[in-house]
Amino acid sequence: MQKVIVILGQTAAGKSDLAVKIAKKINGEIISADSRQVYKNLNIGSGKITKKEMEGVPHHLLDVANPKIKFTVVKYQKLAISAMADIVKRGKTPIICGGTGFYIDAVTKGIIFPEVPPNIKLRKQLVTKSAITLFLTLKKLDPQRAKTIDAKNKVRLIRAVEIAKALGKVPKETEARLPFNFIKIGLYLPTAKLKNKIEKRLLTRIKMGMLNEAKKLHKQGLSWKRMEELGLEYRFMALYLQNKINKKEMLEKLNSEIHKYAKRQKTWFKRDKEITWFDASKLKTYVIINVL
RNA sequence: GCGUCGGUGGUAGAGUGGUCAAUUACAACAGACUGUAAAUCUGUCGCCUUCGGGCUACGAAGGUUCGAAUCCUUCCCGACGCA
Repeated sequence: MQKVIVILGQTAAGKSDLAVKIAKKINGEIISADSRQVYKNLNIGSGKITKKEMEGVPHHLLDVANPKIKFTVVKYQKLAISAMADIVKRGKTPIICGGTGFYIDAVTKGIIFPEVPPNIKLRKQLVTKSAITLFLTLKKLDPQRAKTIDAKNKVRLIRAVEIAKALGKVPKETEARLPFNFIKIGLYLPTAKLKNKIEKRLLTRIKMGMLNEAKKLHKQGLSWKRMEELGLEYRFMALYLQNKINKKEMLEKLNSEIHKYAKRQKTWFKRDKEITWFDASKLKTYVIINVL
């Protein structure tokens, strides 16, 4: 079975570097698994790899979407699968690299999503309702799904109602493993080191002109509201540029929010027992190569 | 030295006689995750617990009271004002 290497882990763990090194050693091509790097012009703030850092290794699924329009897991899944097929056809090894756990699972576990595309009109209407109302609506439509859903999470409730309205009920979660042998490599840093790296990286990004990037995005028509929605760097830069917070608050908030995000990533990946973990601060590339 | 205001859990900051282990926010920790996933949401957060409850706590020591973080006295510390 065709081998596909997956490099995952928390933000700032050093995944991109490792992916490039491995790609060069084994004649691979990289498929990014990052829900923000898919967008064009979200470069510094999303930590997108630069042309130079790619060292000639082809990267896929970067800059494939317009930031004004919401990208989705399903789009990612489709694009990633065809990228994998394409890479394999050319006799190379795909290397999936990124920190968006949901995207990675969509591909590696072959999650089958209900074929109900987002219904913007319906969502607009549902957003105005309270969580309790949404929950009761769902319960009427699909008592089974209501049993396990997080009754306080409006985003989840809205999607469930959306599916239930279209299909009558929410189909049972199913997976269909793709004919690939996914080898999952997890990269982690001890908490203190991670925190330190996040702080340093943030200052570097500011120096690199991250704020100008945000200003430019807004000039190009990206609304503040949408920018806030993009989270982390973009969210707090948007707040700062609107004078809703000052620079100090922006930096402080960002550090703690990025740290929280890293925690969420850790929680997500913890469930996946197929991952082999390595301490990024002690890692030698050849160790990984041997594992592969 | 005199006077005023204040000292509350990791931090900020409510509470001014019982319903207070103490609102809330932040931090911290744990978790969820079916087309927004850097999003969205949940739980724990003095100590012990057989999860019923038990114990110690609101600067310190005394006191008043059936009962005090809350009132009184003294002391310690801080800010400000007057000397």
